Parts: sequence; C-alpha cells; structure tokens
Amino acid sequence: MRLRVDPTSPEPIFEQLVFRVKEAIAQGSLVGGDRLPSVRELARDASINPNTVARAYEALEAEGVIVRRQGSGCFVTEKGSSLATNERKRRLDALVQRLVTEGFHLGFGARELRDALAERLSATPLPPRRDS
Amino acid sequence: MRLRVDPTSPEPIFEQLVFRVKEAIAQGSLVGGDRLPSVRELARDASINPNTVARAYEALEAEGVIVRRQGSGCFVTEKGSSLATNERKRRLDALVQRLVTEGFHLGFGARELRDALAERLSATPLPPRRDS
Amino acid sequence: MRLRVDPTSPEPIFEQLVFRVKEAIAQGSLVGGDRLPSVRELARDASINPNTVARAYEALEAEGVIVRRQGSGCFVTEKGSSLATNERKRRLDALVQRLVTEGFHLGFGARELRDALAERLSATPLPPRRDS
Amino acid sequence: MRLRVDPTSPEPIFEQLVFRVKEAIAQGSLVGGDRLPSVRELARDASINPNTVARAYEALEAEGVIVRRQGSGCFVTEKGSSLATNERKRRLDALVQRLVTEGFHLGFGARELRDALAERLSATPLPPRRDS
DNA sequence: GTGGTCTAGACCACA
DNA sequence: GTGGTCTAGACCACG
Repeated sequence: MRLRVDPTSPEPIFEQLVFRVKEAIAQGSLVGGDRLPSVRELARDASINPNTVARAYEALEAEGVIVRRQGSGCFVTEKGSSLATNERKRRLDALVQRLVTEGFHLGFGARELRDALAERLSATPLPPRRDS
Repeated sequence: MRLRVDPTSPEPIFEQLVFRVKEAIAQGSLVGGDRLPSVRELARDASINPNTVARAYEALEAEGVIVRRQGSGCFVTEKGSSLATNERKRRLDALVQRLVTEGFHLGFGARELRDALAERLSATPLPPRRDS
Repeated sequence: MRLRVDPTSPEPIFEQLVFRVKEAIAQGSLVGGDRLPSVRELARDASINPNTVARAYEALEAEGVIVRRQGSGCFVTEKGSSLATNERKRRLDALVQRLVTEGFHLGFGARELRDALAERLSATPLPPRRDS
Repeated sequence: MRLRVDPTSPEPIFEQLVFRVKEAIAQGSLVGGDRLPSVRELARDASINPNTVARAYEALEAEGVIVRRQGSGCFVTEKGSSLATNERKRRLDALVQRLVTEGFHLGFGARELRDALAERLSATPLPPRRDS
C-alpha cells in the first residue's frame, strides 16, 4: 500500500489522499476490512505532516469509507453509501455532467467519452459490491 | 442567456460561473461568436460581486473558451483545445477515473455508470465540433 | 448569538460547539439562512483557538447543517437530512435506546421519561420543517 | 449472558461494553445479584483485549451498576442511582435534549419522537425498580 | 474581511 | 503502539 501525493498540485494534499484511497478501493486493491497505514507511518513515507494525514482519514470516515479505531488503526468499511437514493442520483448526474462538459472542451465527442469509460471499466473492473 | 449560481454550494462562485458557461457551450445553447453578458449585467442579474464575474471571465479566457475584446465584450471562441494530444488524453482519463471512483462509492456499478453517461449524451447531444 | 463551551468538560470543545449550534437550530433560535459568527470572532469570544472553531464548523458542514462560503461566512442550511430512510431510523432508535437505558439507571421510569420528553417538546416546540 | 461489541463503531469498545450491560439491566435480562462473566471469559468470547473488559467493569463499578468482589466475580447491584435529585434531573434533561436535537436534525418531528419512545417502552418494558 | 490549508508540537485516550 | 484534541502561527484563496 503506497500512497503518493503531489505537494505542488493546487488540489489540497488531504484531498489527494482521500481520492487515492477511494481509488484504491474502487480498483479492488483495498477491500473491506483492510487496514490503512497508520497516520504517523503514512506521514513519514509521504513527507507530510501527520495532521494532514489525520485530516484525510477524518474526511474518509465522515464519508463512511473507513472507520478509525483508537489504538488499532484505520480500516476500510464494508458498507455502501448511506445517502438517500435521490441524493445519490443527483451526485451521479453532476459527475456525468462534469465529464461530458470538460470532455467536450478537451475536444472529445460522445463516442470517445463512452469509449474512454468503457475502456476504464474493462481495464480494471469495479470490485463486487457487498451490500450492507 | 441566463446564468445561475448556487451561493450555498461549496464550489467557489467564480468556478460555478466558469462551468455554467462551458456547460452552455457543450449543450449548444452558446455557440462560437456569441456574446456573453457584460460583467456588470451578469453581476446584477445573479446578485454576485462584479469582481467575481470578472474573475470567471478571466479564467475562461485563460482556458481559451472566450475572448475579451476591449469595449465590445466577451465572445465565445470557435477553436478547440490547444493542448497537446497526450495532455488531453491524460485529462480525460482523470475525469473518467473521477466518475468511476466517486460513482462506485455512491453505490453505482459499471452498467449504471455507462447508462448514466449514455442517457446524458442522448438527452442533450454534444454540438458538432468545428476543429481549430 | 452567543455560544458557550466548557473547557473542563470531557466532551471535546469542538463537539460542544457542534451540539450548541444544532440545539439552537432545533429550538428555532437559528433558522435557515442565518449567518453564524465568523471563525475568528467566535474564537475570540469563547477564548478558544480559531482552528477548534473551524473544526466544529467543518463537522457541521459535513453533516449538512451549515454551509461555509469563503469570503462570506457560514450559514445555516435549509435542507433536511440526506441520509437514507433506514439509516435515519436506525440512528433514531439508538438515540431512544440511549435515553431509556441511561434514564432507567438514573432511576426514572417509563412515565417519567415520556413526561420529560413531552415537557421538553411543549416548552420549546420544534421549528416547522421546510422539506428540501 | 452474551455481550456483543462492534469493533467498527467509532464508540470505544469499553464504552460499548458498559452500555451493553446497562442495556441488559434496563431490559430485565440482567437483574440485581446476577453474576457477570469473568474478565478473561468475556474477553475470549468477544475477541477483545482483557484490559478493555477490565476497564469497562471498572467504569461500571464507579457508576455503582456492579460490584467487584475479590475472587468471586462481578455482580449486578440492586441499588438505584446515588446521585442527588437535581443532578439526576439535570442529566435526564440533557439526554432528552440530545434526543430532541439529534432527532430533529435527522428529520423527525415531535410526534415521531414521542412515538419512537412509546414504542420502545412498550416493546420491552422497564423492569420494576427496587429502590435502594 | 471571510474561510481553507498546512506545519509543528504538546498532551490525552484507547487497546 | 494506535488515533484524537488542542494550540500556535504562517500563508493562500474567495468575494
């Protein structure tokens, strides 16, 4: 488990960490029950402040992605989103709209967008979902 | 041309404006050569600070989406992205990865992601592209 | 708007602040759209570190109770919980079970618990709910 | 007597144990004089650290819920709360306020809160009280 | 002015 | 050892 961040990016370091962890889960390289590196360990490895790591872990817990247990460490959750269905749909639509709009301005058409998504999904299939 | 922003959103207002304009273009409701509302006009209509509008227009110009002509206003450009092909591809992949990762954590699977994209693309097809 | 905390309490200061704000909303003394004191202002008034206030506000935003807007301040949200129905029910049951168990060990019986709740609800009725 | 804890909960394990015991008493499944499982036994059954169990028992004894007798084990006490009446009332009010405030933010109204409490109390009535 | 991020370092709580 | 809280202070981003 190796998490890298780019301190020169405009994206906050803690958000980069959050996304890296979610990515690892969505790729199946982290699964429910797995333990994340400890705050101090990750801080040392990535040369960032422990508070910054703690903040990322805190955000991940708030999203329900991990749980933090005093004395033991941080663990990937098994359960799915606890949001209401319409809220989930709303957020998905926003993500799709983001992809379509930015993709268009990058010069990609409908077919290329669909292909890029299909390619990503077949290259690294989403892990099976264990409903809570 | 009516641009709305949500002041309660965590997304900065100027970024919302930037995205709204890009969205309008990706939906064909704004096309190359169209004139955007003036800074003061838009600021009044949307009840936001003129500085905020100016900043959004600045960002749009930096991206090459609009041009600002002294005294006559801001106009949508006709040209496509000026980025190199590999950079464009890299950004597209990041967008797709964002959709897949966040979508997965919202509880959506591969099929649902593809469907959501296909639905969006057929509901409001992308306008034809005039390559630069 | 005066928020007080007890630095000697075992309950973390930021959690005390979170609860005070939620209390004020549940009592109708803060309503949707109201602005909270600024981070620095509250920190000065309550003699605590601005980071601690910021953390409380961050938690409140994560819960969807307030929104934070750079440059403008923090505002009470109008919308209700975005959690799924079964999650909401589960949390309510846990709260009720907490009241019943702890109340019993304090020496209160069923009637006294019901009366205490009824009294609280009639003393300061819950504000009307504006569904999102 | 089977006590379960959820290691993934943010609530400390020893506090969960404390609450489980108090819950069992408030449901009548443990009554005055009953013996609790030994520290080692419970630690094995629940797969937790004996120190954690010991700490929970310590907290229960401090609250006057159980007594620990050298060599014979821990026993549920028969006596009620030893707190002064106004302190008991103050704590009850805090519990009620907690329920009302959090319940409101979960989207529940006065009627639903009263109903949830009434339902809980009729589903598993509180055991008769033997005042100290 | 507002909030947001990051660092540094102290001290506490849990297992 | 683990995570959790709090302080202090620097610097950036938004309106």
